[in-house]
Amino acid sequence: MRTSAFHLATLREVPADAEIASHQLMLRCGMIRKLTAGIYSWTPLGLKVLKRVERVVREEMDAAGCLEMLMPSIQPAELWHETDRWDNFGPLLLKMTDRAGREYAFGPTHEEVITDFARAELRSYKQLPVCFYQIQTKFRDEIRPRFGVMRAREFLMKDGYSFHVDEASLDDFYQVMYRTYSRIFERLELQFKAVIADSGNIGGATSHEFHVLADSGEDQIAHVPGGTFAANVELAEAVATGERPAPTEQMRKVDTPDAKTIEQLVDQFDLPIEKTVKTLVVHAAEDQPTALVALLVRGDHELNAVKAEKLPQVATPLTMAGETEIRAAIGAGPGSLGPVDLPIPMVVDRALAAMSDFGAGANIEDKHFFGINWDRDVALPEIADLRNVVAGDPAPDDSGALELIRGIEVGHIFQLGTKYSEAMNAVVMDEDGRGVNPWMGCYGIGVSRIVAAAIEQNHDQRGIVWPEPLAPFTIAILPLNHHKSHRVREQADELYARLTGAGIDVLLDDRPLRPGVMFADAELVGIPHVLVIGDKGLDNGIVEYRRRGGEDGEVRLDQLEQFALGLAGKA
RNA sequence: CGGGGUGUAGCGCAGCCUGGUAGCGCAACUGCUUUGGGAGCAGUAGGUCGCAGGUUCGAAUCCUGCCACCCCGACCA
Repeated sequence: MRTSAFHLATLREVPADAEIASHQLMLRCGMIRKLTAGIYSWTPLGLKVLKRVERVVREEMDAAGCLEMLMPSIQPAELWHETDRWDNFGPLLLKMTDRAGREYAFGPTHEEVITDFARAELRSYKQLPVCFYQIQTKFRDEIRPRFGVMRAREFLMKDGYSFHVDEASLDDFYQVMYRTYSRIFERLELQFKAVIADSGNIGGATSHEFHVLADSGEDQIAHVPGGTFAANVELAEAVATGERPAPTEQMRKVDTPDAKTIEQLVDQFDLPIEKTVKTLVVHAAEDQPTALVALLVRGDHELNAVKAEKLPQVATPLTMAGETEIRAAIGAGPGSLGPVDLPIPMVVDRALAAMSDFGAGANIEDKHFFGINWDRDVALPEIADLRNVVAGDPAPDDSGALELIRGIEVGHIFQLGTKYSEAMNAVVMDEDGRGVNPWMGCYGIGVSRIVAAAIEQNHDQRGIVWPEPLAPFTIAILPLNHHKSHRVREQADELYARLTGAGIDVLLDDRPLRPGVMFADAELVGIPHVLVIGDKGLDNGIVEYRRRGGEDGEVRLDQLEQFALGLAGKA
């Protein structure tokens, strides 16, 4: 491609509403343009990268025996009613109505559609196992879209769905997909980690997420460095630690008028934060005797919403009680709550259950109890794993101390089981002639998000540093003074023709610009290999070579073509 | 959904408080010069100041309503 014939639309200034590196760089080098909140156009440059990701994904899915198809993005409401997700999927589901008043959703995922397809197409165990996939635009009406295509509302996703006669077959295929995903991210040359994950509202039991590691990632991963354990913190179990020490203090009531937060309490009194308690009041599940339930964790710990929602006492989704509700039920406001004389049911975290001589609100305005001890001062209530793990916690498989890192979720695989085939009455005949609901697996990859994640992981001050498999162009030829110097132009044109002829994606910058502009653009766009052809070099029979993010060098003119072919693996 | 903020040329912004019909930088276009790190000079073009009402002789500016976008929060009591 010649730059003069391409739409290279780079920006020198950083657009005001881009926060993170990938978003800024994608806008600056002109890969995407925003249409409206969370919805982007992919420019010719951006699309080239997107296609690169697609190609690797497609090749590996095909190699694993999966069958590509394409399903509609507009889906009838009836299908979603069959699985009750029309009402339960939540506000992310974009709903619409046609002129006849029929309701539809713009597909955020395709379990219903594929299961509908399967119940019509799949009749016999002889057709199984089978996995269908597609690469398609999805829409999720995110509460707060941000970070460009990282958390967009409209995005490109690869979603695959497999069908099996029994659980063993699903299990086997799940492993195949796990390996396929690993291979995809290896081929894309991204640093990634597969972690145990929560299956969220897609449902199912076993589930792994694939994360591209980056400090800007929205997810936290708990893992043992060099070890086997890795899990999303949403799911990582905080194991119980140690025996509870014997009481040494008497419980006493203290006036704490200015201590409404744990921080203030610790500041104003001689109390380590590990001896404080955080009392969170949430809505109880409908079948509970009380409207509210208290969840208690140590003062320096965080409540884990995913774990809390799994408690039978707690309403889903997790809803914090308002101050008015709390005062009505307890008689004291947030900031003065604690386990002693608490009039509503409570569940305490394992770490809190192992505490002695601790301080907590007295459930009386502006009062705390210090020196509280379980059993002696208050009965120890139900214990559960309620908190997020913190760095240094032992791994639940006892393989070492946990470290917390950040990741960007780019892939997620699930064992769905028969949730959808049962709900939608998909049935195949097994070997014994009995009708069974096929076991299903579901496998997603955020294709557009991968582009942003790759940039988060691979950029510097000057721009993107693409892993080669993702680069929009493999080689850039920068002829200096191209429009004036005949020999520069001849060299550049000839090299361009040869490389293009060899099937290499080359960008020849034939704009009549100063060198600085061409260098800056090539670096911003992140082209891995740059060949600079100038009169000065030609005088000495050489061309300059620059590796993006690497060392610069020189190439002799008589070796130029071979060298360039070698760069692209075409020698 | 709650709180905050911003809408003025393609992008980044000033002007608004104190009303008098719009300006700067980048980008774009033309010409000349320049040519190894985002050039210089001269010139050109581009805006119903988010939309709708209102106040006023007069509104980008003041008032009301609406819309859009951005940030923070939505467990950390």
